[in-house]
Amino acid sequence: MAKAVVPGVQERLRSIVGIKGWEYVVYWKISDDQRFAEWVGCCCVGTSSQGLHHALESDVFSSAPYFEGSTVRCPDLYVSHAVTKTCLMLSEMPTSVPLDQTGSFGQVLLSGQPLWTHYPVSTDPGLGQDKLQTKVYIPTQNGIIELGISSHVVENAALIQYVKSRCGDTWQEFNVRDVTRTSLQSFHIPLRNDKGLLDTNDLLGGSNVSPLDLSSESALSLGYGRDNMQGYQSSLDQQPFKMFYPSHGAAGGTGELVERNLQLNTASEGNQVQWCSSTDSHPWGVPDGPLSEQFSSQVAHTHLSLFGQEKRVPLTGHHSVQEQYEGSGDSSRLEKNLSAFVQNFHEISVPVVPAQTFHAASESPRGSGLSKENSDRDIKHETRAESSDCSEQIDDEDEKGVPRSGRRHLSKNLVAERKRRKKLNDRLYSLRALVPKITKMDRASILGDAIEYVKELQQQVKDLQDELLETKEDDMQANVATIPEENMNPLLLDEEIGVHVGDDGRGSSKLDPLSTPSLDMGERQIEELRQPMQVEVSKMDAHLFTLRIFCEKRPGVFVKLLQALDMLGLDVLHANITTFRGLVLNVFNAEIRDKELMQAEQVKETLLEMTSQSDCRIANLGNGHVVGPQLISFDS
Amino acid sequence: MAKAVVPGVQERLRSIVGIKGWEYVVYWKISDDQRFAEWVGCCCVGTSSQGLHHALESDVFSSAPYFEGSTVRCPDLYVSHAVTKTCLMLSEMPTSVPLDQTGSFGQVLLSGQPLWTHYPVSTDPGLGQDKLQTKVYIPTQNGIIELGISSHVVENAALIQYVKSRCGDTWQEFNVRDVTRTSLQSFHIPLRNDKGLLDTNDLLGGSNVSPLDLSSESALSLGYGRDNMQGYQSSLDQQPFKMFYPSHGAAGGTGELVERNLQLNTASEGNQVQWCSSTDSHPWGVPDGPLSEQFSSQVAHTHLSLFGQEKRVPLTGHHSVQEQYEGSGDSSRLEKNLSAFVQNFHEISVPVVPAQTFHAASESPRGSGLSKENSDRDIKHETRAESSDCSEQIDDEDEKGVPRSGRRHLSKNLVAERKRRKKLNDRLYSLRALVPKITKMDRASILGDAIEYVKELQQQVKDLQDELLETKEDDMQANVATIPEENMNPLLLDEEIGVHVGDDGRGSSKLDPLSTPSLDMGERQIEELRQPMQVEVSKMDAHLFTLRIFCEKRPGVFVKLLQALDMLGLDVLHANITTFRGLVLNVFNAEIRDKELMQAEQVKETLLEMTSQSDCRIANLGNGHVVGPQLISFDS
DNA sequence: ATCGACACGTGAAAC
DNA sequence: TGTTTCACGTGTCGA
Repeated sequence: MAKAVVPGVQERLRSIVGIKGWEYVVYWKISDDQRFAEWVGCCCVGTSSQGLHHALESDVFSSAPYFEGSTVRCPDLYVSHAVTKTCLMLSEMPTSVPLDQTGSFGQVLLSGQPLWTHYPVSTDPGLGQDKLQTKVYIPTQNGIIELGISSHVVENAALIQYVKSRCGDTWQEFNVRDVTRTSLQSFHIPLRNDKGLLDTNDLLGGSNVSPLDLSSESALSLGYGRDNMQGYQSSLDQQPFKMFYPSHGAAGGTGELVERNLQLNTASEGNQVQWCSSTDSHPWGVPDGPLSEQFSSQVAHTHLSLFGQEKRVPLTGHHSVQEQYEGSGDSSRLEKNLSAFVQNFHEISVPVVPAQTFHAASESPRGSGLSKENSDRDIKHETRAESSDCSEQIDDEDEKGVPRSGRRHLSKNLVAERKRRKKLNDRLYSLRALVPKITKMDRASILGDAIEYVKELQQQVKDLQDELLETKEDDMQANVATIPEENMNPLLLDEEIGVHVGDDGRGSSKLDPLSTPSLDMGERQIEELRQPMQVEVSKMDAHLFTLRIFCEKRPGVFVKLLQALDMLGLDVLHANITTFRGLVLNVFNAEIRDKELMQAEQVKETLLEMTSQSDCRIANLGNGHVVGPQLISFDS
Repeated sequence: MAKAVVPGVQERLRSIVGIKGWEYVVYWKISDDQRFAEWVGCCCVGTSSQGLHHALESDVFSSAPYFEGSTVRCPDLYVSHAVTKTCLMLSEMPTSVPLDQTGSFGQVLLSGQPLWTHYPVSTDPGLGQDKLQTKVYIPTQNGIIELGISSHVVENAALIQYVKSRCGDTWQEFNVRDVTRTSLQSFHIPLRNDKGLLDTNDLLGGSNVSPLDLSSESALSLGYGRDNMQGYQSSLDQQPFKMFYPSHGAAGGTGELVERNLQLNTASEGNQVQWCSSTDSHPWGVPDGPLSEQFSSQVAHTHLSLFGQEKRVPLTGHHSVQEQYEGSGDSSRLEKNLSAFVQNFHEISVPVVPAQTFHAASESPRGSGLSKENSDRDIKHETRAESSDCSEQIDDEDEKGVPRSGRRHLSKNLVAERKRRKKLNDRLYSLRALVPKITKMDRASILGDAIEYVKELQQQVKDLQDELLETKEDDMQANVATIPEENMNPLLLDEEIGVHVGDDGRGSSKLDPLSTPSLDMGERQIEELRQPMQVEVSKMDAHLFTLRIFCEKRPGVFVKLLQALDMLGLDVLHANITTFRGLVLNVFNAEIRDKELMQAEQVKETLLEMTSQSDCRIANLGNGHVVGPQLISFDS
């Protein structure tokens, strides 16, 4: 599971612990099924910083995976050192962490943004509760770098960038490609788009980090993880986002407004690096000085590299920055995958820079061959596509006089096709996420595994049903006639509502839960009386809703209800309507017709709104138990 | 569901019935979900051939879908004629036939070969068991042509070809695309590749068929349905299949061995037309004469059209044949979809004909614009791909001197890419075949549905396991008091439909047909299910009715139903609505609002009348057995 | 060099 | 009419 320690990472990150004061570094990679972060390796500080008074609770750890014998050893085997509390903590770490949306890992991977957390170390009584432990999760290309320290360290963008620049491409044995983000996207976590506010007050790190050390080692490069997510999010939403380049001197003189800009502002007074979708141009002003220059040039360069077709920000010659960026990951794939967005971006944006600028910029010597190759490919793409390069576009329209509508149409097609592809991919990865046994990661295998899994499930269901039937037949033979739960409708996730829709409700007790959720309101009764009808919507899964509507029975109320459901795009799968004394209880199971996501609250509100226009008035619930069981007893 | 009768087909096939002695022709189209053959139209012979001693069992048909009133009318409304037994049989036909592998339709569609069946007419005692009825199913582009006659008629390839030539492109409103074959392939039936031995001993038809009539009306064109299947099968297996062209004079002088040949041999002594994957060249020799010439030229031409890039068989000038072929279907899509195979084919085969032949052939005026458009597109594709046209390839190598390896690599890539796509598609369609509930046919929806289905199955398994556990736990305990039969929902037409109303496809043992997508319901059940609307009204007491309405689920059907009930003056007291696979069962308990006396039959008729005005069509519930009041005693 | 896998843009066609 | 879906060929990357 956990691979052998990768020396490259180990060596690269070794300097973080100890020298920079961090106590440990753990690097996780995304598992093959994209569901776990797997422990790859770690660096331990190797010195006893807090003592080891817990070291001999080794019973717990004697069989831990990283302990070869019964003696407690640090998982970081590369440096032989005394066992510290850190070692113990490292050895306590799971080899695999599920990537759910609630966890830090999932958040980090989804957002593409580092997570800098402080939390009290409650496990160690020696440390006060006010003493915070800092943990940092930094997404990299193939996984996550986790840093930990038992002291409070403020956020440190430079450190993050350093780590990123160091740990991007070290896990080549695992091909993450672009599926990571898409599959993670299936966790349905909203991407954090403009919350990536990095506190750069202490830009060069916490107290333990030497500014010199860091600045010498790493030019600040914007991690493309974030860029990637940003681009991804934008292309996901199909919403343009604005990017603005500070038009100060160092970044070049192209101060014109570019339609979509990445706002990255370096303010010396706050040193805040803000990445957002703001629409106004840099409100903080751009100071001069090495730091900001570094920033802006890096932004320019990063942008040039990431959005190579942007061509509006001239190179400032910081090749080292470029190298740094390039070294920070297997960026080619990402760039390639970003090209959809980039081209989309480029098409809509108005060309304002003559073609020479572009050519000069793109053909200017880069620092590395990789970058050149990438840019070359990008250029080739452009030339072939004939749709994303502004100069080409100008040429086209000027020379050939191609009607713009045609281009428009083509570009629309292009965008739509990207969208379609993305949707397909998302679905594919969602499917993959559902299938537990995954042999390979390629599309055909995903489908094949899904097929096998479905067959397996079907067989399983069949077997279970048979078994159940046998059991019940046995029951039936035992005591004369019982069909205990056969009519229970498993499609309904009843526990939330407590209704067995298929149940005829002979047993009066079974009906109590049916009426409880709408009837046991207590204090809320009064304000709910104001509502024209009681609507309760439960979302069973992505597409299945259960609605319970309790109202007065009026002529046409059913028609109106069903019309409302229909207009809501809800397909009624099952309905149970019961009337009693002028009141009516409707229980619907409905499915979203067009597979659009809709929230329960949304449905409820819309339904209320729609039905409130009619004359269906309030159902009085004054006396709790309105629907007596005898009313719904449907048998004779 | 079944569309209005298409006049084109009607007219085209009219001559088959009567003149050629067939008693009826029914044309079916493949349903949107590729799972049913839907009744499109028919031609009835229009004369009483067997008398109509069954005609007055009209109770069964009084509300049959194709009868507008209570009088029995033939579904073939285009020719007013006396009601015959054929009319009755036609009216008895289901509007939709499931395409499972066991049925004739599925076989025919899968194999692409016509099916000529003889079987005894057991339903009519007037006909002896030895008297055979002949039914022929002929696959066409969009469906199946069914011919029927109550006498024994031997196989007749010419008739089949005639029908095919007549019925290819008449259902343009239904977009078959290419999914037909692929989705059918997912039924996992091995395609009959070389068993298509057609007995052409009586080539020009059965005793009733006039040879002159047939030969004058139709140039014999090989139905591309078969071509399609053949090509598909070949590309499916990734195994080349051989095609040999009889190198007699009429087909042109290109007698050289082409690597893959379609062997179609016309032997005068046996008049056997064999379509097979044989590897030896035509062993029977090729006779001269108009018929065989027609065949061979048609083969050449068909091949030229289908495999337009073959270019080895010169045109023989039978443009009429080409037109016939072109008229026989929406071939463009198929050709396009076949192009993968064609190009693959073309690449491996050795070019033996100079480029001029190709250009002359492909640029020679075709019969119709459609064909021209197709060939143009094909040429364009070739030019763009630069890999499939031999002349282009030669040109490339001669002129530009492009290294062959590069081209080779590209073309290999091309082939591999096609293969990959095909694999993906196959998997996708296999997956689709496993998922019972399919909303749309596009890829994204397939995946989405599969995702939903997997979730559902997982939940189902979970529920079943829980339930099983509970049951067993209950078993452990001495179960004290049980409710004997009330859990059997008395409103269900269990034995008739095999569907539990309260169930949505999970849980109880009755759900097996529900959860298995394999359409393993009996024909009779399906027929009943697919009938447009079944209405059953039971009068419980003076004011209380129970209605059971079983119909297809259509948008707005609930609204319409409730409106109808409302307008009938019926107050719904209880409703239970359950959907299943596009069908819906509504059980209402309704009370007469204004206390008027109304009889059950009256309610039923009015309801049928009202709902028949909408698109929910009427059907009679064959046996009007009424739910006994004991089932639905609704008193409290 | 070769092969498999993938994303991309594109034209066509169905909706 | 525009929108959506699809298959196709191509370039690229990594094994």
